[in-house]
Amino acid sequence: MNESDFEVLSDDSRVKPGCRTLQRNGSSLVLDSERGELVEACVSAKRKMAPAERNVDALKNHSEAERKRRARINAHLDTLRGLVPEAKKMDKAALLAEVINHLRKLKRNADEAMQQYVIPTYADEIKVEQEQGEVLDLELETMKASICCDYRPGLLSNLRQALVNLGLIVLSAEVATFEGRMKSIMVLTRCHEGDETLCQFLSNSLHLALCSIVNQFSTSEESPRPSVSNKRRRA
Amino acid sequence: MNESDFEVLSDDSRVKPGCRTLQRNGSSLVLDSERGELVEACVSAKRKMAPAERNVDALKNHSEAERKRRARINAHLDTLRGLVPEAKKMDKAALLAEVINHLRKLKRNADEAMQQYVIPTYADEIKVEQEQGEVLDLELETMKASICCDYRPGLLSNLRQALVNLGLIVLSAEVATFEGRMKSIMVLTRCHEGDETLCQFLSNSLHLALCSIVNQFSTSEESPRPSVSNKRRRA
DNA sequence: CAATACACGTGACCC
DNA sequence: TGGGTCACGTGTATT
Repeated sequence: MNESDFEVLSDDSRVKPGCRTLQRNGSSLVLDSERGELVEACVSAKRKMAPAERNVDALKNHSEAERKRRARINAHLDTLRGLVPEAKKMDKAALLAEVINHLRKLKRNADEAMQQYVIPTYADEIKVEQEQGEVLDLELETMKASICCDYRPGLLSNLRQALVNLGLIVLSAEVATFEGRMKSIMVLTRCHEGDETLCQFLSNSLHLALCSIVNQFSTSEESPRPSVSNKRRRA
Repeated sequence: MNESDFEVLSDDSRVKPGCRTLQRNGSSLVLDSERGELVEACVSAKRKMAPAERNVDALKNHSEAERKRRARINAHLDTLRGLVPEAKKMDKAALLAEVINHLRKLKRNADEAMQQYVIPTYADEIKVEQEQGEVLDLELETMKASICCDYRPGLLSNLRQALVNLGLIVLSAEVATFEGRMKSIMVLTRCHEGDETLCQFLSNSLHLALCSIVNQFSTSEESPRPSVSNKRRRA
């Protein structure tokens, strides 16, 4: 719609789009949202009333196209609702926020999964982070813990004892040694469900435990039982 | 806005929300989008003009709140634009479609990565295959052996003994248990270099050994040493 | 001029 | 009833 079309409505006072028009005793009032007051909107005779039906058609097509556009967007939003867990009944903004979170989380996991083979490095490293795990359609709140340090007898038993003390179950563990160095990556879960703060607390506690294991001197012999093998778990 | 407020605009013809109001010679025309034609909207004196300023304030707050809402949604959409590659200059609908595609792709990759994570299945499986391994620039003739079966005490020690008997070194091992099942994937190499036929022979022998381990009854207690941890290897 | 996409204000509806 | 979301039709700009 251009300037001349604009004058079809009013030729002295600009009618802003979406302005609510109030009418009293035949005179027209429009809400000027900038000045925050009602202003008069004098109405003159329309310049060209001949293409009135054309305008009607155009408006009808326009509104219908816009409706189609909204439907497309909302359909995609519904698809996203089905794709992202725990976002079923969120409003649009919260849904998009959840999509962003999920996207970032998946991206992080994908990047980490790209580091496929576990090979010990020469730099000590301890990392503990929470993540969403899916095991056979079971949604589990899991933690991925990785540890890289010099290998010494008793280290794995200490590690195992630390996990037992924290009430953690080892879902899977990978351990590799090379040139006297050791690296292990474990996927852990809690014995019982807990709230977020407990999860965070466990995460921090695990990190501290791993640090103490690496730094303390070895006092015990090798564990009499497989120290990194998983605890059997029956649902 | 209730029924009485509605009549402020017209008391005979219902003005639908968003209907474009055209005005000619002081008389008001509204577009009836259902019937697709312009209908007259007779204007009567407004019932209560007293709360006019309140209505103005309410409308101003309302429109501003709506603007804030749109800003939040668009901010999230922009974030998504930055998060999803090749979606920088797409319109809203296409952007959301790309987000859906990307989300599904990442989810697929995550599922595949989760299959990189060793998770026991309910079907027994023994697989041995030769492959070229690279460990810190060292070209090694390696074998990847995987075993999935019911877990029972002594199984890991039997496994370890079988590897020792075959003169195999465990470069890395991953073991997981779930619901009484066990799965392990090991990357193995030979103690000394040998020719191709020996390699093939070892591969077959290992496969037989794994089969016998799975099928035989447990006769020994758990290994007195960590049975799945790697042998330390110094180059 | 078409078609298209976006922002806007607004009515309806829901706690 | 006030503060929130949503769908609507429309004005405007881009192509």
